Amino acid sequence: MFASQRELNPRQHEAATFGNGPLRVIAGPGTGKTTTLTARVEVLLERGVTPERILLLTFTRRSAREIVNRVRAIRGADQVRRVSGGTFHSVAHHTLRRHHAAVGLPEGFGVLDRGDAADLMDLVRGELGIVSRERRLPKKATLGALYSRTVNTGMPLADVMRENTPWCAESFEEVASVFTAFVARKRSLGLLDFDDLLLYWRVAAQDDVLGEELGAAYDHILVDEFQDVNLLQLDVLIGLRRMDPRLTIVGDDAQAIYGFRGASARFLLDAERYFHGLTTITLDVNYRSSAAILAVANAIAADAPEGFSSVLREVVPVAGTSQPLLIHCADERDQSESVTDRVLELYEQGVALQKQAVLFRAAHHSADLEIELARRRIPFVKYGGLRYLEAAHVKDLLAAFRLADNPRDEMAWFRLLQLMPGVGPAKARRAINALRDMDGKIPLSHGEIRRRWSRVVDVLPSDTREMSRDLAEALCEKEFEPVVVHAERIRRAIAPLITSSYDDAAPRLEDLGALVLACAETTRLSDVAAEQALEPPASTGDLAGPPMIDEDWLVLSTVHSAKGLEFDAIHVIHAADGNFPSDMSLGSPEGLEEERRLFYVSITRARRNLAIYVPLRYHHHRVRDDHSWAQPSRFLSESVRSTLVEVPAAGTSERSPSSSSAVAIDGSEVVAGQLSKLW
DNA sequence: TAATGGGGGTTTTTT
DNA sequence: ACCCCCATTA
Repeated sequence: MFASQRELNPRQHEAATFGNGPLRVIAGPGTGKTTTLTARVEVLLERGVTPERILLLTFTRRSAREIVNRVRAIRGADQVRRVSGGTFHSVAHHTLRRHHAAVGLPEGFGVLDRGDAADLMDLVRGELGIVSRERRLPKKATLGALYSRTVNTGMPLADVMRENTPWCAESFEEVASVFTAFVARKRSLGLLDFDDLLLYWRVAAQDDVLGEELGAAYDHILVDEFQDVNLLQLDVLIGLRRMDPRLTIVGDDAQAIYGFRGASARFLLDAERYFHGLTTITLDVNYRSSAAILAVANAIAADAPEGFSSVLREVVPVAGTSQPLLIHCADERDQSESVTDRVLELYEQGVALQKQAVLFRAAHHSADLEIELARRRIPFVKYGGLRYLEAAHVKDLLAAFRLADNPRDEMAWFRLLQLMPGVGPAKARRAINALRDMDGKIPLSHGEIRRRWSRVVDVLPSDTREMSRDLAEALCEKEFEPVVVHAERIRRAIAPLITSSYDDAAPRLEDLGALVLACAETTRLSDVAAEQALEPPASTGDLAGPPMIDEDWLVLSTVHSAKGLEFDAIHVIHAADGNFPSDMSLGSPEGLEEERRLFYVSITRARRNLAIYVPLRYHHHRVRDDHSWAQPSRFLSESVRSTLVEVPAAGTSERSPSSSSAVAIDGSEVVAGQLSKLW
């Protein structure tokens, strides 16, 4: 009996020690899902399974890491270092790197992130001469989203468009032709987007020979958050397991929140159709939340027309709890102040900032709160929304890394060349054309690129001669020097381009230094680029100023990014109809139900304290001084409200943003903060 | 051909 | 408030 198993309840223990499988564990929020998965990995290792031969598929790499770390703490580092794990996308990436030839991919294939894919979509749309003459065509990001949704759901494009972008459903033909060109272009440039990673992995897994071989590499496969798996991912699993029963899937239909990515809880609920002889174990004892918070969660669940399969029971009373609150606010400003006040109040009661989180439906919902937090110098970190990876200069360096392995990547050339002063789309295009040979292709050999480089230089403005030579030299470097050295060489060649392209070059250059260090562990520069795309570091709240002396910060997060996490105190903001549920999702009953589950997920992150904020009034930014009244979220039904203590809006807040009496106090705070940097 | 400014349309969640 | 497109200017 192992350390972690001693703490398991009977159901958890049964799941952890179950035989080969296939096994399905239905686990509501806070029921010890991670503990059980950890214990099961431990049991498998104890039974003599080699760590490398366990595949742990999780929704984020963070959760894979958490499980591996927990097992390591119990069994020591050596045993678990090599447990294979990660997201479907990152495992797909590794698999395809290893077996690229078998599925017809070039060795140094590049990986496009969402933004790159949208840019390429825009490029081919331009080439096809499809202009938005009647304002009918969706913009590039929407095109990308449509494409992804179509691929991931496996639904006909016409249906996807009718459901999601009805305003441009007439442009079906044009959109389809853009998609066709997009697919062809990715192929000729040696590029994969996120969806391609799954598509190619599926091809490999479904092949009778290769799929058998890939599956045989794993003695056991465990999949977390199975309710958010889509058809592509399910097909991959079926291909990898075939007749092999050694599979564990864990999930909760009540927490299915990725329908927009083609996921469906049906795959969890109907799993016995795909995995023969499936056994199910259900965990419903909640160890996370207070009884009062569970009452809120269960009331929300009871409102779901089809019900959730989990009704949560509290067994271990949680200490230090307070009544869940429903706080009415005059407007968004008032909400920001109210949240900040309550965060500080809890902080003074001993709840560290890191144990509190503010959750919201859409990334931009926290904008006003971020200003308030910065003003009162409360440090915070925001999850979701803009990422480090999406910063322009990071993408610049990653584009160069991709080129170092795959000179055919026109997207990367196009981006890099435009960093030079006096070079825009037109000159960049001519420079790229100068690299092509007869059949219009860019050669794959770096030697050939170097030979043709003088033609490129002729096209560029004369004052970029030196930087372009440096760039070519760095990119076409011999491949056998250590990768980090190569990376640093490229960084130095890029540095003058960054300096000339951005006003605030200094901090950007520092970022790039950090990225170069990330290359120490890999053998290929395109791997670094791909891994950065697949697992971007969470962005930090730079608004809050210099790193605080005390290392404590408040967490701001979209509900999606908060999945799987728990906090002592949860603040759910913008619980107004149109924001939460989002009015974008109200077109279909399924959309509304997904919003309900999202609300359920946010509530069930809380251990001890919960507050839901409803602004009564929204100012319109379009028209000065105009406003409208908001309806509280439809999820705050009578029965849900009966589990909450209502707090009316304080003093109807006639304080305007700029004339707040708090300004005098905060001025000194700001000064103190600035001075604190001096010594 | 690059940079800039005005005007109009859109607006979610993520690997 | 933001992004995209287009026209104008350097």
